[in-house]
Amino acid sequence: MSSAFEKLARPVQKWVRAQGWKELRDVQARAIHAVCGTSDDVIVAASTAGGKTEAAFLPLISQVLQASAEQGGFDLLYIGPLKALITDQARRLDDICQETGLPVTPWHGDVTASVKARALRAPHGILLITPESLEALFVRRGLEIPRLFGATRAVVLDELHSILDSERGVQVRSLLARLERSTGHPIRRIGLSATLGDMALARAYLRADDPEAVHLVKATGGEAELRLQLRGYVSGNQNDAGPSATDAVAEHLFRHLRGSNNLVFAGARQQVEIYADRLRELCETAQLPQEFYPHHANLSREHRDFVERRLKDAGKPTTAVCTSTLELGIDIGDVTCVAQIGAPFSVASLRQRLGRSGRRAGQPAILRQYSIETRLAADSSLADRLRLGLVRAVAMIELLLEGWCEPPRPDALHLSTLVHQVLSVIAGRGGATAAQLYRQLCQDGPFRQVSAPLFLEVLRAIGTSDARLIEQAQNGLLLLGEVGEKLVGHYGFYAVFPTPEEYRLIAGGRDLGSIPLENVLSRGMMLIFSGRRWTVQEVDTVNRAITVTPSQAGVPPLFGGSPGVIHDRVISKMREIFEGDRDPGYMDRPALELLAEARRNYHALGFATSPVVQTGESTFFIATGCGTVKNTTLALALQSFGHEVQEHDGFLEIASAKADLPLAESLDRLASGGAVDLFAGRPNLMFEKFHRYLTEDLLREDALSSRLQAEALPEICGRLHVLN
DNA sequence: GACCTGCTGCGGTTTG
Repeated sequence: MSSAFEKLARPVQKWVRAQGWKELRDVQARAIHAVCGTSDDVIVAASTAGGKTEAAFLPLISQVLQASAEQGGFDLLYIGPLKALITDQARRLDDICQETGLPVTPWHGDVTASVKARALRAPHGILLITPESLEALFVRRGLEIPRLFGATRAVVLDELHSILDSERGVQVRSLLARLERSTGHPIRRIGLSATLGDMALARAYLRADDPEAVHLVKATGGEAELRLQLRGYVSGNQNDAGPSATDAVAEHLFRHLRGSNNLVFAGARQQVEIYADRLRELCETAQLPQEFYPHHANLSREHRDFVERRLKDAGKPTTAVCTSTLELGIDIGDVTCVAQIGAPFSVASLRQRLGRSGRRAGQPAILRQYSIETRLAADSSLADRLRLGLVRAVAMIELLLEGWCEPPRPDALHLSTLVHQVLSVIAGRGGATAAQLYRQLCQDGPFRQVSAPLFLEVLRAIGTSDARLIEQAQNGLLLLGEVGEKLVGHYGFYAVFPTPEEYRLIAGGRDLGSIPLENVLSRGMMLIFSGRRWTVQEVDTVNRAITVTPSQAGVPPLFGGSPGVIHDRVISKMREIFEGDRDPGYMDRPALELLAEARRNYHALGFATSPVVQTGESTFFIATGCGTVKNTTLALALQSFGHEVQEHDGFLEIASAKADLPLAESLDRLASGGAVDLFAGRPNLMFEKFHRYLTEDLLREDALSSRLQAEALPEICGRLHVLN
């Protein structure tokens, strides 16, 4: 074998031989060279099942075995975003570590207290943990952190792309900074990832102080051949006797997916329920065994485990109709085809989904995109006339083929998570000064966009007699306040993301899953859930439980949700598609007809010659050319001048009858940098878990750093000239 | 016009 193999410790070499591998994979060999003999941070980027775990751990375990560790504590730390992933990875690592004497400890909410107690008594080997459980260790055992992690050589961050820009990712980076501070030494970081949009930004996220030094090991080649089809459907054929678009899509899925393993991403939980119900019915009508099952976060763990097990079982063909639950990490084996109903919200997630198919050598990856558009009428909306769903789906596929995907937004303040970390540090240390908190979280930690004055404003907000999260002792030390004590003492504290309140649904004494509280249900009402139909028997509002029995009809419940964020680049690709004339070969005839119709309407409306089009006495369409963040910013700015605004992907629909200022003048004023109050319409600014403790001013600043982009207004409006 | 993720400590009972 290669020189990389020679660098591994004996017991690890023995394990590699026992696998019967002829060669280490290229990405593994390069990762071994990058990890052994250096203390560099490393990102290993390879497709799902590309051997990333081994690439990182074979050399890391070897290093641990080759060094004489005198200090106690865990040798290696692994942070994973899912409990199921930790359980999977612990099993794989346990196998590698069989002959090394290194214990492997999985640690999350479902791991028994005895396993945790044993690991705490004699910390050693590899610890695999969730961000929340690590947070709990800091809060409950803050003083023991040096003892537990004093000898830790490296931390492996799995699914790095999934935590880069999220509140949870900020939490992880904060925990890593706190870990290095408590142990008094830097701990090398190894990130594992499949999809990364911008490597420079990913490096900065992994190690903000020294991104240039992060070593990148990226798998080359090995990409499966991609087979694509985009099918177009038109709904609302009142005059036709034919099936509805939903039925037509379900029938097509039934015909083409039956007999193999597949994933159907339906976009929303309600859609998952509708398609799963139709497909179950088609199986029953044809007297065939059931093989289509729904999978989303509101279904019971028991049902989801059943679907995941069936997907892994080669003997039973299974198609899961799902949301992004089946997008990440957990091993469900290879699937034949990935279907996507409606356009996805990001190219990154489309790429991640597609990575589930075509993983075996010689097998292509197959993507079936279904786009449903509404039949046009005289009063059809701009979105329908321009076929925005279909054009966005084409734009996403084109960007996927170009290899592009969305980078994270680097300048967000993340004030909600900052509040969480302030409470956590105070709890873990039993008190802290404002200066200590600022240094630890904002200077050395991930909240570098937060200035000292802004940080003090946050501390003041959570220290008021209303908020009572923190209070100051005589000597200046900050302590938990009455509300803070209660918050931190409850086990719900550790996660940084909010969770909605829900009813549990129970049938025959078994848990079916849960639905949001906003569903108003009473005895006798019928619903579709878990792909089947039910009648409500009893609503227990005290225990938040609804009992149901099987029925013949029903409608899916409401699951709520908030609008997705589309990147600027997707909108400019959509414009290229409107203004171009190329017909992609992967589109079927109805889809091409819809595309031709979209282009005809785009030109007929006049967008090819002017981005602002007058459609009535005081009504306008604007092609802003911007993604959701800038589009929403412009919408709020125009609303502040009294215009009524409706948002679409890359477009705004304006009614100016009641405006204080004509549209042209409004745009001119914004183009020249004139003052504007984006919050005049009092938009909802509380969307993160700890936002409720912040002042209106802080909420606005937080929104401006993440959801809006006020400084872009002059540039956006400078491009928009109204033709008179 | 959306999706997903996570959870401690203690008291009581049973078992060796």
